[in-house]
Amino acid sequence: MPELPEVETTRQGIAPHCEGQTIRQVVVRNPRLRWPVPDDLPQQLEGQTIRTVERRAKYLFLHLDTGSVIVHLGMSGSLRVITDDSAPMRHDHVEIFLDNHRSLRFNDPRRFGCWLWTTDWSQHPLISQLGPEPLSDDFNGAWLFRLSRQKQTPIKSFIMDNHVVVGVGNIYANEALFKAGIHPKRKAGRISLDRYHRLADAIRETLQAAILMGGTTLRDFVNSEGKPGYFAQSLLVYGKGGTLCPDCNTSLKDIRMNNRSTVYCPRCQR
DNA sequence: AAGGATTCCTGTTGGC
DNA sequence: TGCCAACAGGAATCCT
Repeated sequence: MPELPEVETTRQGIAPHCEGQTIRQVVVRNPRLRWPVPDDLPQQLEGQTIRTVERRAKYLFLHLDTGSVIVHLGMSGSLRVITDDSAPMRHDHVEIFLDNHRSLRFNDPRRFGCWLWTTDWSQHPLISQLGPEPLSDDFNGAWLFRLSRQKQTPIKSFIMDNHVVVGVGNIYANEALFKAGIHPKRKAGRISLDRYHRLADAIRETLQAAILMGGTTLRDFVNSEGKPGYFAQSLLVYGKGGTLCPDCNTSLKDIRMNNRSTVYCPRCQR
């Protein structure tokens, strides 16, 4: 599933093929995504030139002169540049045909993704409330500490909240909390500034590692060469409930929080 | 109002 | 071995 590193990888992959290209045609094969693809999306886009492709959190933007397309890959979405005349496959819901005889094809089996149109992307309700990028200077322990005062919510829910920081999915939350030695159920408001510094570092390191490994975090991901994803091999606790803690050999606990798989070491994480 | 629960969806997995 | 329920997860939205 696309985590923030995969979305950035996607942006880098498609941008050179899209930027500066004029849109010839937009085909919506199935508009029933997370929200319905707007009926007028094709006519908003056709004839316009894609100026830039940008990423914010896990959202991608195709910036045109009159507005922007907001794309989210959801759980199972992918964007590919098509260079031949290969026929669309199952779940290829949206396709943008460009002047360079290439196209941008969106595939999303679970349809948690979205394609929306906005004339003012930064003020869009999905975007305007987002927290800082985890790899930016705006994100640090002091920010987490300040935002978390009086908060009763568990720390794991807190760091997975997009208003706090973007891009921390369930896998990263588990890994970062283990690295920082913080129990996932600890109340966010009851963590010291020092420990928040450690946590912010852990979040940054975990995301950075995933990016360096090629942005492959899906545990069963197999690339085109049939090799498993590299980041999966460096997971410390996620998916390892019942096995022994790499630091203290205590059996890792596997519980459910907010209906999400949560793994931690009951001895190392307090 | 904050925080927990539910919801969307389909491919994969695990238990019997 | 085969079938089917459970599971997976981003994040808005609903509910308490």
